[in-house]
Amino acid sequence: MAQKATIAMVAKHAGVSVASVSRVINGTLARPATEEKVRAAIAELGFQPNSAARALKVRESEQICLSFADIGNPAYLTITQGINSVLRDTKYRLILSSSLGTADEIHNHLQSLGRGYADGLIISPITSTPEIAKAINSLTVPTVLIGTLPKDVLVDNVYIDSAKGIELAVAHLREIGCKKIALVNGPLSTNPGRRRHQGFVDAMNKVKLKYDDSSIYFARDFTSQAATELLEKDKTLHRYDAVLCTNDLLAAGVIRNLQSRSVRVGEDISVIGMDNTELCTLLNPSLTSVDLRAERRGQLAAELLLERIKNPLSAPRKIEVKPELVIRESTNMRAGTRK
Amino acid sequence: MAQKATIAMVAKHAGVSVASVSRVINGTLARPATEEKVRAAIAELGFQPNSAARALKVRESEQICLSFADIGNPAYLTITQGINSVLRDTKYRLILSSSLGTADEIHNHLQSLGRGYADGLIISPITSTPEIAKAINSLTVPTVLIGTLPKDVLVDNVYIDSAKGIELAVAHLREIGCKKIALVNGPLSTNPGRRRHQGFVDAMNKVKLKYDDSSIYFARDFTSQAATELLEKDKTLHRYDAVLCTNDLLAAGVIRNLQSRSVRVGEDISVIGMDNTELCTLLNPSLTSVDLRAERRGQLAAELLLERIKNPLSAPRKIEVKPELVIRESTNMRAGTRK
DNA sequence: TTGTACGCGTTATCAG
DNA sequence: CTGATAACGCGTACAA
Repeated sequence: MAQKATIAMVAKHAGVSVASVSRVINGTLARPATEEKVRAAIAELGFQPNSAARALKVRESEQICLSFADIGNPAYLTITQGINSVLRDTKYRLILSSSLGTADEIHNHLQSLGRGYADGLIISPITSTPEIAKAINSLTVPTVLIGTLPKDVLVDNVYIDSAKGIELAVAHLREIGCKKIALVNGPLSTNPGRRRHQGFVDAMNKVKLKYDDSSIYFARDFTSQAATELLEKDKTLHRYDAVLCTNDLLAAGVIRNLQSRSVRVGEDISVIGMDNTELCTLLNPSLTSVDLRAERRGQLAAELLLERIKNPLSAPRKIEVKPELVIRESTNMRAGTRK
Repeated sequence: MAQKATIAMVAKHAGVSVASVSRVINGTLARPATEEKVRAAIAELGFQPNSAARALKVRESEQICLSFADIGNPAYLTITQGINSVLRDTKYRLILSSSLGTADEIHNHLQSLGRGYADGLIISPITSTPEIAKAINSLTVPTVLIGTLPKDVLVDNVYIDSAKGIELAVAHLREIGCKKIALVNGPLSTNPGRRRHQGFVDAMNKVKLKYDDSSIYFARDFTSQAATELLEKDKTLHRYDAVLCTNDLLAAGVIRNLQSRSVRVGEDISVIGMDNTELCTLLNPSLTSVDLRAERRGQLAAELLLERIKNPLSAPRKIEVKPELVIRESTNMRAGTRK
């Protein structure tokens, strides 16, 4: 750990004023001779400008804060990479808020998001309550929200029409001859859970396929373990032609369970996931999945945020991203081919 | 986006001095009556302390910066979660540096890590050159390094004896009857690549198993795609009894390739991965893997950093973490059972 | 072109 | 217990 130096020390060392040092640092005009001296002094002292002081003066922290419920989820990770890809050639650094689950945590976190700490904020609340909506509206920082925008919340928004994605999946299953389709979902208390549940109901009605409450399964969260736990209790899933899972992790758990009971996925039964994560091509059979364009959403969110920072008064914008179905081996089953 | 307020405005609004407001915020003694007034004013104005000003004054940013080459790698993600788990109940926030690959990028990044921007730094350079070592040594921030500590670098360090992990894997393979063992590794230009390569050589010698250059494969990086690309060109892998992969992603690619050629993994050939990521239980067959204790390493690194921040002058510490072998289906093969 | 002096919003010291 | 005021380190009018 080297020494600490201030701009004043550099100035004294170089025999110039602090103003000159500041100018050299910030690239304003200076006579070559002075610049030379200053640079030498900076190098010698190993001087680095104090970013807190700079932030206070310039009223910019050059930081953008990310606040996700579960950074461990591959989908959020991909969003993060999308954000990072556009932020990497800007002056902004990325900050990760500690993961927040409950409404209370989110509320507290948003509350504590003081000025000067971040120039912008990208959030994706997994639930939406009136308190959260209120907290978001009281933010003093440019914000963009990824996901379902709560009623009366006025911030930029990028969202995916996941219902449309479900529709694509159901249509595909219908096409290859599946009639009895189960849904394996996460909890209804979450935004994605609720949206995808509704999407399933609508999609099934649209293609005139029957379903009832017993064909809709709820895992305790969106992880593969949750799917595994769920299916260890309930062993009725193999009676369906197909199971649509509301993310790839759940699908991976489902496939694992089915295979352990010697059900041949892609032959006896079709499985579809959502998110189209890297996992899809690693599984055997590879997983058909609805691509929710996570990286794209991240990029768009970052771009939206940069524009808003530049122009804080413009009206909030809303961008929709279209899902795509990526067909792989887990839905190879042909109508009438079944045993 | 709500309004901005300063401590001075709050003071005026409450009819007290800025000092009193500051005291109320920071929990120092104040008469109930004043506290009451101040709190009311804070609520009314929606005041949030400016963290840049606070950081400047207190000389603490309450931020800890993380600098990894590839945050998309599940192993690093798990390290991050470990770090987060100990930081979550401290005052520190986690910052993610933009991902850095080349030595130059790392160098520049470390260089630009000014004071006041982070109170601590956790890095895990994937390569180590003299320049990087120099850059690390010139840091003005408490730092802990995860991974191989370059020569003459004086910072706290937590590392895993990956060679020992390889040894466990090879010993296990030997035990179940494998004699011809291949290694699928990432590039030798990386620290992990080099360490694991050497570990393999040593382990094979130790159990007196033959190997030569042709039995060691190098993927262009540590991803499943890299393994896939590699094996599309070279179709000799199935001739081995077992293939040891230097991470789970590579192993997933290997398994996929083997299965596409109708080689039965876990029966015809054994496969072992490293990192013991969640992926292991999702694959079919499930993947035997060397657990490199990523989460534990993250926790230890965070704890080390917190101690160093508290006590900046103590001698650098070095903590070794022991790997563990987790046996699953991909090494079910018994000696003599092969076709 | 360069230097002086002030202010950014907080916290801490020191009188009162 | 409270109020005035001096820093913290930097950027930048303004004056020279």
